Amino acid sequence: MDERDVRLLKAISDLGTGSPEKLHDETGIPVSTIHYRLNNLREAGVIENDLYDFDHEALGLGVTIIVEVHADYEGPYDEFADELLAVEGVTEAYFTMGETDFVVLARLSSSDTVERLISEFEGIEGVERTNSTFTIATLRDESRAPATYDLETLIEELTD
Amino acid sequence: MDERDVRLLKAISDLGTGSPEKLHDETGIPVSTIHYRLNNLREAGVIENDLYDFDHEALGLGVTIIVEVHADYEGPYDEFADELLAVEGVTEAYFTMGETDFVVLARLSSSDTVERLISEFEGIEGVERTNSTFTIATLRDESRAPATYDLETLIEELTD
DNA sequence: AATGAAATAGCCGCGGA
DNA sequence: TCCGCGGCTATTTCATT
Repeated sequence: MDERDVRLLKAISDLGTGSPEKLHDETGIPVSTIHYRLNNLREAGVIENDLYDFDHEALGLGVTIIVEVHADYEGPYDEFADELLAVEGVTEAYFTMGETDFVVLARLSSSDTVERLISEFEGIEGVERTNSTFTIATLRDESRAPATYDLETLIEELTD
Repeated sequence: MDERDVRLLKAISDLGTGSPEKLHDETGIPVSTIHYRLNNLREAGVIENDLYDFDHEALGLGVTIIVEVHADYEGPYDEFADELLAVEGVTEAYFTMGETDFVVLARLSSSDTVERLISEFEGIEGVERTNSTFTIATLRDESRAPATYDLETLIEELTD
């Protein structure tokens, strides 16, 4: 994995497209080279399917950490939340009911970067306390919920 | 959203492709009808981009619940985990360090189905206790981690 | 391994039903 | 709303560097 691969994967993530032509516009890499690189990334298991779902483990961001954030802030919650979202690696964030105020999931490259993450959170104005859970293994990471349902259940639940 | 839309979205999720031809093979729906339907789903905001990322809120699975599972089981953890993964709606599952044993995220259609989910978990042999957190709002749900990093950081972290 | 250019395959939208 | 057909563009292959 070199810089060019990373630029490519970043472009895919940002643009939300796998079109070689659009990726060429963004990165300047020739169309057929993009094709060639993407094939290699597919073989390496970084890209999983036609929809460019990533295997974060193979990509090098296989460390998942779950952080509960307890906060005391002024103003609307989503304004405060922007500060949490600004931290690099934060892939999911939820505003929650109950004891905790926010639950944040982040994808990191190594245990070393975990420290950086926590201290960034702790440094945010209004954050009172954080509680981190390290994950040992990712058992499932499915970005399209329908895959986890039976067709019948899905029809039942989603049709009017 | 009717049954045909749901079949289509399920096929996309299962096959991991957005190719009208492949979706035709799976569903039997004519290629140009698939195209027509997908356009409508795009307009409705259910499909977000070229990569067919879903907006679970618009899809009707906008209720996210986070469940901590404390368990006492025999045998390897991933064998036990299969039981957790069998529950409909479970999109993410992690084996964790520390007090809790597993953290599970699920996408549901309504608060009503939350009860079903919890009782399914509680019914699994070996599950001692569960602790559920309801989410009020999803602030971010990004399935491709590189989108959350600066390009420079990413190059630093991922290149050899 | 990387690229340019040709060939092919699949996508898209029109228009009728 | 659905779907068959045609045009057309993007993808993919291949030969060359």
